[in-house]
Amino acid sequence: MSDFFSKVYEVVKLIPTGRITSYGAIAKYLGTSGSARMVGWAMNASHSHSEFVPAHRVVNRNGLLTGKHHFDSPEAMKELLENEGIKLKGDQIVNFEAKFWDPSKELDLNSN
DNA sequence: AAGCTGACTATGG
DNA sequence: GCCATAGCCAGCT
Repeated sequence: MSDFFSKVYEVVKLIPTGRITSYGAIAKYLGTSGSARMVGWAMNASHSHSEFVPAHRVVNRNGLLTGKHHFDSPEAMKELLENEGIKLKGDQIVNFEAKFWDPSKELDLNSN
């Protein structure tokens, strides 16, 4: 198991309920900024992870649910987010910046 | 082995 | 503001 994938899963699972983050933020936190694609790829491979990964809390920098298509159904991601208090405008998160959760700010690699 | 693809992002026209 | 291009890197054909 690549450490990168495991770290991505750990970070994603640490995302608080009702908050969301972007692929780029996770990539940056892991020190692979610019490789946001790898974060998305990790989500795609999340099925390989033992535990559930709340990939629905991870959207692109625009707050768009670009990955919804990879869920059980496109509406599943929206419902999951709305269930957590996330308001959606179509496929875009409302007040995205306010609900944005930046791991590089909220978390500390030296702590815990 | 080489080329394509992808749940991204930044930059430029 | 939308379309095109480039960088990114692992997996698939």
